[in-house]
Amino acid sequence: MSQHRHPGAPGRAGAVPALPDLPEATVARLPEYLRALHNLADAGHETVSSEGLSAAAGVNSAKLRKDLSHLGSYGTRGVGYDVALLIEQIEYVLGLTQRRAVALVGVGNLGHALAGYDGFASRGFRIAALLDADPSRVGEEINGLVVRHVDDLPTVAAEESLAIGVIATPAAAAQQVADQLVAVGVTSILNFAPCVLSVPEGVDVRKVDLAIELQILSFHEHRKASLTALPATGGSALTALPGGFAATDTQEAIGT
Amino acid sequence: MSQHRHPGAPGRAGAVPALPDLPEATVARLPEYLRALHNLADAGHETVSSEGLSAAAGVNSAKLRKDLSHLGSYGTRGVGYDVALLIEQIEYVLGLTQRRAVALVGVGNLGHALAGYDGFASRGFRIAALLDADPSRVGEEINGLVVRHVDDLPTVAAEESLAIGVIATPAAAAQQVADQLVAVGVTSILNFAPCVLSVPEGVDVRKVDLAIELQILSFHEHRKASLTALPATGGSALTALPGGFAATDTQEAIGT
DNA sequence: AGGCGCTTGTGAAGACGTGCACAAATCGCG
DNA sequence: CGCGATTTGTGCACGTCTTCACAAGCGCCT
Repeated sequence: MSQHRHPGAPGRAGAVPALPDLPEATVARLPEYLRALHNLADAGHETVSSEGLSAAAGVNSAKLRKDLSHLGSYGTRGVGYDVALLIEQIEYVLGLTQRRAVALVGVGNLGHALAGYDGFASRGFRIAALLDADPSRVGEEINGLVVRHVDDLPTVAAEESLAIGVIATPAAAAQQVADQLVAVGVTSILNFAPCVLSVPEGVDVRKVDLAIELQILSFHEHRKASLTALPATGGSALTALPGGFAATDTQEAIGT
Repeated sequence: MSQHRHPGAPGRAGAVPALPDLPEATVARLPEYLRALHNLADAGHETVSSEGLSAAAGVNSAKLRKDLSHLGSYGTRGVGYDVALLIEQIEYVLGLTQRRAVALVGVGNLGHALAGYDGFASRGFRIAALLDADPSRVGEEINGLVVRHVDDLPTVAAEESLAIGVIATPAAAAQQVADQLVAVGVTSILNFAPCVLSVPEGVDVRKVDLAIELQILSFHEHRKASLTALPATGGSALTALPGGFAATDTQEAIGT
């Protein structure tokens, strides 16, 4: 059976797309695999083993195989995975075959940077609108887009099919903006404001808080310091750090 | 036993700091609790119940209680938690009692925004140096700090006790910068570049990839679309989304 | 054609994280 | 002083995620 069947691949619209309900942890890793695969493709590789890909993505190879097995069987035993095919598959599953329109609300410090970030465009997204509540910012042109007032959201939504809203406003404004996004039909929100958003069921919110990331690192710093600072208390000073140190989300990595 | 003992609180240096080795998932939530607590303190609350705090932080109340119980017993049954005391405790555990110096490498689009982000300063960090490899950027002043060349890192490290390095360079430069940071003794790195870093054991790396967050949201969009688009295939159309939809890291929330 | 080395896909076990439900503890009030 | 209302802290069961280890499958070489 060398006939690779994409279960609902872009071209051939089968009866049921049959998106297998992937474990959330797997979904979170797929983009990482995708990035690594693009690198490999650019480097001219046509196939890659789970060992090779997992190294490039910074994960355990067994984990990678299990993740990919959830998408279906796209590897060849004894050979590895077809890079191009796997890219196509992952992009399909992630819904990246269509370029999704993103509305970015809040054109302050961070919003400016996001508006100019080319990583969005190069990885399947298109910033469709820039919005802000501050009238003095409305009209400003950033990266070829004119900032519109946030109250124009209904108009924007009528022009474009907005898939995702990005909130880069101060915390105080975030909830109101979220409500406005939800009101025009946005069902996925990426929130950079340091606050909790209430949204109706069916709306997904992901949060990115830069300060929180630093605070987590700070904890580990504190811990490392409290360990190495031990002069002679009980256990012997450990030159190598104790096991179980590798964090869930943290690479701890092998040099070489 | 109403005598609250901080197990290694700032002032009283006990024999052993005894940082309880917290579950990583707990550590990741503590900053969120801390933020919620600061809000409560500003609003004049002196105590808060686990129910109230968990709502403000967007988590389950049982989870919150279990998380806090790992720090020790700082609540009072029938009353709740002392807001000020809990803030002090969490800040101690996270190592925020000392203001940590952060070196930011890469003053491009994103780096600029990070340099101007006041969320760092207000939550326990101090940007101690801005660095870039591009000579044309060296000398530029941002937010009162002059950009220095990345090769000056050893000098910077000699002046300041750098705790954390932030990499906001293009992916191609990230590994080299990481090596330089490690070389001057930095043991915690926050990486915004879309690539995997190799670092020696004992160095913690956390990664933030903005495009990945969008891609995860894209998956959920795709999935929601493939569900609602089902015309009449097998099962009946679900008006309410199926269970198991709430993601690990995603709030799905109640809009009252 | 057959065997050998390599790689995938997966069963099973263990570690980890979550959430319920309840006993223990504390406060306030009569 | 005792009782009831309230809230913490936690034992337990369940689900998810990770990791090992290995059988099954594939291609290549002889």
